[in-house]
Amino acid sequence: MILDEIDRRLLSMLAENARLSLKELAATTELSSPSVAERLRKLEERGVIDAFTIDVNPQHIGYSLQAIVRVRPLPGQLHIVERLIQEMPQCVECDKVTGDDCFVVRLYLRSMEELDTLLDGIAERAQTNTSLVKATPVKRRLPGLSP
Amino acid sequence: MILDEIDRRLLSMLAENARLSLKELAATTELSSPSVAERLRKLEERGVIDAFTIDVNPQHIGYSLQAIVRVRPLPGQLHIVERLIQEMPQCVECDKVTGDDCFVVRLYLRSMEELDTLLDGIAERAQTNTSLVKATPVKRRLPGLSP
DNA sequence: AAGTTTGCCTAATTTTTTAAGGCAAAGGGA
DNA sequence: TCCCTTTGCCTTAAAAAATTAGGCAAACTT
Repeated sequence: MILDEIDRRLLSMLAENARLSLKELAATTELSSPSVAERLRKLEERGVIDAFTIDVNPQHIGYSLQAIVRVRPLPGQLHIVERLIQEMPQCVECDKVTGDDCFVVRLYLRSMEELDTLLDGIAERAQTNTSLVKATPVKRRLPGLSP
Repeated sequence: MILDEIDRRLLSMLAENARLSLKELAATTELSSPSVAERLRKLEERGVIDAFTIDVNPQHIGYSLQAIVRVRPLPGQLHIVERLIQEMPQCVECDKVTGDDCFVVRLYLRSMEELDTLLDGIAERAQTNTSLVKATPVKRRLPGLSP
C-alpha cells in the first residue's frame, strides 16, 4: 500500500512516458532491469497502476469541441440515463456525484450540431447543464505522491 | 489528420495497454514490426498520440476521496485563482469553461479535512461548488474513432 | 536461532527493436 | 501521358532490451 521513493520515481517517469524501457527506468532509479520489472509487476498487481495507456489529442482525431455536461435525470430515469450516457461514443468519462447533478460527463464532439443532437437524445429523461471547454489549465497529471 | 482502419486499431490496443510490443501490434494488424514502429512514430509526430502514460488508482496511493469542484473566481481574481489551482498537488485536471463557473477542477483527496483546507485556501478569491465522486460509470476511455 | 521471505544482484538466453536496403503503388508536374 | 517523387510496406541483419535462472544478504517469523 505504501510507496517508497523508488516507486514514486517509477510512477512519475511512466506517467510521462509509459514506453520507457526497463533499462532507462533502471538507470535513473539505480536498480537493475530485472528489479524494475519486478517492481512494475507488483505495482500492477497491487492495483497502483491501473493501466498503461495513451492520451489521444481529440482535436487531431476530428473532435473539435469538448464539453463538460452535468446531467440530472428526472424521477425514475436514473438507470436508463446512466446507460444512455455509457453508450455514447462521444463520452470519454462519466462520474456519478453527490448533489443535485447526478452525473458529470465529459464529451468529445465534432460540432455544435453533434452536441445538440446528443443532448436532445436525453432531453426527455434528464435536465442538462453544459459547459464548453475553452482551455485546459491543468492537463491530466499525477497527484502529489509524497507519503 | 485522417486515421485509417489500422491506425484506429493501434490506438485502441494501445489505449488498453501502452506497453504492447511492436511485434504484438504487428501481429494483430497484419503488418511487420518496422511498419508499426513507423505508424506509431507518425501518430506521435502528427500529435494524435499526445503521450504514452499510466492510469494510477488514487485509492491505492492514499487518496480515498475524489471531488469535482466548480470554481467561480471573484472579480479581478481570475488569474490568481487559476495559478492557485495549478499549484495544488491534489488537482489532477482542470478545465476553463464557458458559463458562470469558470473552472472545473478534479481533486484527489486524502480526507474530508483536506478538502476543507484546500477550499478554505481559495475561499476569499472564489466561490466554489463541490461534488464528491460516488462512482465512475465511465472510466476514461477513447471516444469513437470511426471516420 | 533457524527458517522463510523479500528484494536485489549478475550472467546467459531469448525476444524485441532498430537500421538498412529494396520494391511497388500512388500522387504530382511537365 | 509519362516520368519522377513520395509513401508505405516488406525482408534481413545487427543492435538493444527483456526475461529467466540462480544466488546472496538482510529483514521478518516462528
